Amino acid sequence: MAEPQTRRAPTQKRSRERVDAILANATDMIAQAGSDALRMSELAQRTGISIGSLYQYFPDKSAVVHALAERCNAESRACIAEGLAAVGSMEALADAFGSLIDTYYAIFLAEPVIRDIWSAVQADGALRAMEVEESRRNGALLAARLRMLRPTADAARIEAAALLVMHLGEATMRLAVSVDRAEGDRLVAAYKRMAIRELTAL
Amino acid sequence: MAEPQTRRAPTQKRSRERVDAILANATDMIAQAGSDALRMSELAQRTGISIGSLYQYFPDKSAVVHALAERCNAESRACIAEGLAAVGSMEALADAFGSLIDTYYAIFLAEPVIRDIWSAVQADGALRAMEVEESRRNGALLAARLRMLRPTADAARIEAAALLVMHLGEATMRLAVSVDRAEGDRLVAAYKRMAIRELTAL
DNA sequence: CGAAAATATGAGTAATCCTCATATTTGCAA
DNA sequence: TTGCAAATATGAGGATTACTCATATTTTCG
Repeated sequence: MAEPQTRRAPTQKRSRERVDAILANATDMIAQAGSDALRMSELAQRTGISIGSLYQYFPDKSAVVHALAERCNAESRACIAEGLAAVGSMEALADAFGSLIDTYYAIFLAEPVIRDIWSAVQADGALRAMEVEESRRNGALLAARLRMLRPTADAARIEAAALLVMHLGEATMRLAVSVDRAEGDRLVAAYKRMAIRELTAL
Repeated sequence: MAEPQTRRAPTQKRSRERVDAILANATDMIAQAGSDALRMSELAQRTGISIGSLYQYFPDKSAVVHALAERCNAESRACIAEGLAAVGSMEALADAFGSLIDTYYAIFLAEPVIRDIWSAVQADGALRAMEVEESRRNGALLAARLRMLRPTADAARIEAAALLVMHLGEATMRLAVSVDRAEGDRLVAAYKRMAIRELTAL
């Protein structure tokens, strides 16, 4: 579990740059032609390295997609942790959560490649569990706050609600950016209402 | 759009039986070894036909997966239409919706292959839009009832809420069956609360 | 400098989807 | 029944693509 995404740690500067270049090119390929268009040989060619070298940095194609997704995850996880850090009341939590959704939606609209990266994750049998894992991590951040604010509420119920809210948040974003903007806005608004009602009702 | 899933309509009895056998074997393969384990050559072999004959009935692998998913969809669509048919009040709608969720969850628990079929759909670039289309169809059924019960409410808002509720229902089911039973139950319960609150608040 | 370790290379292997030229079966008119 | 045309069946092989590995090159360092 230590370093599943790279065959060897990019300890040297050139290695790290190489990995960054590979991931940047992979992102471009997916952004330009969709999540199915990631070809290992083309990725090597674009990066200006041989196919063999590419496989020195990433043990297989799954690892490339995993690394792309993990970058997105790390960003959103930090966003969530930061957004929920200072909430001291249920009202503040509702506000903070609403802002998080708005921010996340704005990011999804600005960088539609994120959705394609997630498609690539779901297309890969070895990575399909990743989404649930990420929902769990984000759910745990939310559940921790909820337990503080509702010390008497059932912990298992809080955990389930937090996991569900985070998981459905992802699903809502992906749906919202795949329809026209006005409808997407309405979908996100409806999700926000649903999620905040559930959280404040706990 | 007429018959995208079969190269020619199974007008003859033997053809229909053949198609049924192919789909039954495809379901078995997916159930036994997951959504990535569907191999066209093995499918032909199991069915006792040549690979060329298989491609006479289904133009490509996507078409097989599409047909599997469409079977599930048709079943659940009928369930939804039937469940919502007689509701004449918002309370009745909430009850009917809750029962639908319970039924759908029970089906998912009893036939976990449904989740794997959906994985296969999402793994296939040509089919990825299918899930949203299905959510739209189901959302339309729900929205029609909502418009009857809330004639003064904003139609676009109703439509968005209905679409979202149906889409997130699918997502919830897939999540719920991928965790242990007790937690799955809590997730489904939380989803039911969220969905029914949103629908009754319209 | 020179050897050993690390890294790079790309032709080749394996797996898999799908095609198509050919063979077989079926339906039907004479 | 027979013979022919249309429908259907066959499976070797083409095409694509992830990935390997023997070899070559570069880097490190005593």
